[in-house]
Amino acid sequence: MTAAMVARRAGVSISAVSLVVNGKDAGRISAANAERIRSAVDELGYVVDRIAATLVRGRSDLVILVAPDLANPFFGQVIRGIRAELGDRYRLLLSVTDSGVQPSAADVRQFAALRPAGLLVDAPSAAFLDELGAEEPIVLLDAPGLEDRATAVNYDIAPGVSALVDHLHALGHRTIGYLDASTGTETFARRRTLLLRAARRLGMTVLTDRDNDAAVTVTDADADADADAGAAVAGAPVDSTTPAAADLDLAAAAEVAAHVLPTWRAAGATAVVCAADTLAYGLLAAAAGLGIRVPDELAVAGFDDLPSSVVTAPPLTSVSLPGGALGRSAARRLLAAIDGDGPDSDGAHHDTELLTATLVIRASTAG
Amino acid sequence: MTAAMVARRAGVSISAVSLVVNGKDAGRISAANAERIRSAVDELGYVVDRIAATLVRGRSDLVILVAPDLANPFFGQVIRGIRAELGDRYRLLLSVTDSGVQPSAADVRQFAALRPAGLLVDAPSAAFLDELGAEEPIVLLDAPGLEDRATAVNYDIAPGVSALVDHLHALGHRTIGYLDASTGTETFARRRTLLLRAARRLGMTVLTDRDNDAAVTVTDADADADADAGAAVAGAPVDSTTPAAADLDLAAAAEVAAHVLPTWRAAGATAVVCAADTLAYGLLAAAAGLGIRVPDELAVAGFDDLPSSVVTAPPLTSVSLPGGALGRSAARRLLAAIDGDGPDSDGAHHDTELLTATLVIRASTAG
DNA sequence: CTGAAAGCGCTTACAG
DNA sequence: CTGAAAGCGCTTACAG
Repeated sequence: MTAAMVARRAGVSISAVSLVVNGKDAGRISAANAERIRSAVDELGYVVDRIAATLVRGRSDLVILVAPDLANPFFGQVIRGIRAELGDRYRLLLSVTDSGVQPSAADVRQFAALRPAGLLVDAPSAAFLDELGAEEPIVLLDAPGLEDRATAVNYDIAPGVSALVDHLHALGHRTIGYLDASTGTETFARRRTLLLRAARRLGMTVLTDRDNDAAVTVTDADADADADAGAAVAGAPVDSTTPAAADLDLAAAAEVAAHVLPTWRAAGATAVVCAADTLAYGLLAAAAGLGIRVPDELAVAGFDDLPSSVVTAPPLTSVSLPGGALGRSAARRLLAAIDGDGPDSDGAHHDTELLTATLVIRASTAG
Repeated sequence: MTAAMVARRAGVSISAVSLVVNGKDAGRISAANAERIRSAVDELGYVVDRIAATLVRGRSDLVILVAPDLANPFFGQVIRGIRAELGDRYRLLLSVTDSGVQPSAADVRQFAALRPAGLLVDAPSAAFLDELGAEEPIVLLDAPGLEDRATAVNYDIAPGVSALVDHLHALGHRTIGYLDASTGTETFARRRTLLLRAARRLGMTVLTDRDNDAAVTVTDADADADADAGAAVAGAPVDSTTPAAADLDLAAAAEVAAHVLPTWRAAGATAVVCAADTLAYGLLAAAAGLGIRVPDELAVAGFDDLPSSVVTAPPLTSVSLPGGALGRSAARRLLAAIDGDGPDSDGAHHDTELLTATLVIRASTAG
């Protein structure tokens, strides 16, 4: 089924068919012919071959979402938001990589070979952006510290983190563990840094090591760094031991937690903050396995506020990151960039939007 | 960056470049030239334009996964399985539709316009397959009753359902509620029918209505139908009222459950089975809101065995549907069909594989 | 208003 | 072993 067949049936040229099916026939094709073409299209069930159209136009109608962990339930909301904004004009292609793994340079090349209309990249590392060097419009999602690289929609997590630490402090917690994500992305570096900084301000101790109970000391440079949410953070404090971290996967987190919880509790920890709700689920499972009662013996909190965090045992306190809004906003900016009327169209200034993260308190801390 | 530029740099023809980058140069291009081409490719960072290659070859390297509910965490495992099997040769494109909504005829046409190498379709309705009429290889996932339409990988849920009903019966439950999914797909019709049949065998009453407490009676035709897992099921019993059903979404399920739980409990229900774990999460949330203690006052079970079902309050008993195996097996069959050496290559017989569903008992029923 | 023609970047017979 | 040429199905100036 090709345009040539439609043209033959309608008794017109291929050009005429192309103009009509693309809605560019106003003032160029007679109403009579346009009608005959539309009839032929319907009768034959003709659909424009996107591949051929892309070849000549140079750009496809694909928008590619690159994320290190698409299986994470968090992205359900993000994807819904993106789709709602993209509408029918663009098709969303999800780039699936293995859990927690950033796409490689080779993957990046393959994306480009599909000639996408635009790219949405979630939680990238700086190295990934170097490899990318894309010519197509690009919008970053949840990429703190990379605002100078491209248009970005980020979270202002400082209010949520402060509220969380204040909340734990008010409940009497003075020593807390921090279970990090093992993917080396900026968003997790920032969660960690802000938590350490807030805890330090209140004189709390944060345990971050996997294999001993040494408390991490936040460096002065770090603590003095600009705390504005939009500003780059100097990176997590350096310590010579292995940080307690796991892949964003319940089972992986449970294993690390089972190892680390006894040590932390022996060192006086009465609460644990996890860098993502998925990690917190694993920690809850490990605590249950060890017979540790939450929140009586251990308070637990996460980041994301996944839908299922309402029904965990106990329901999970979490710094809520609004996924739907993230997707919608990023898609809106990408469309603007594709249409060439975005704030980036002068190539000089990159626009950044901040979505505020808020604390949702549930029984896992409130006891 | 085109093949022409590589050819110029290497001092050869475009044809030679194409042959070398596609690994078809054996015995056709001199070793010296092949080497010069490879160097030029590396230096220029050349990647074959997939769009152009697809246009001439007629088929792309895209495999499209169509599923009504990709945001459901269940698909995390399925997708991982598919990817593991597809490897580097094919790229997985996830067709994102709104939660619970089957793709329309228009969507189907758009897929075809991308000239996919193959299609994987999860939990389709018969109507969807009619619209599809695809020429490309296709494998169905979790499509009971549609085995005659295409190669399929299904679940044999009968053992899991029987085990669940036996388990509930052994705990003394005699009247149970059933919260269904509102997507009209065969897989859910089957879960419902098998559950009703198993309950009837043990003399149990199943409540399925949203607005009254009338017990559904399984029809004789239904109960006598072939219980073989691979066989088509005659459909859910007909009743004139609105079935208790919700979208596969925690919030939607919670709302329906809040409405239906008091009625069911008044009618004597001491247990509820949900057609999916996501629905069970919503029901757990609603039960908590109503002050109903699980499992003391109400036993709860689901289908899927999502990773987070280990950490719900309480941990959820569930009929486990192995997602990773489903994805791997379906992808393997699709590859065989693409290569033309599948069991379907004669166009006559459609191959069906069954993966066994097993019951995982946790605290939500075991008390 | 209309259609013939060029060209998007490839792959693949085909002739040397 | 090598390269010129046809052609995949479109879109878009361009000439009428």
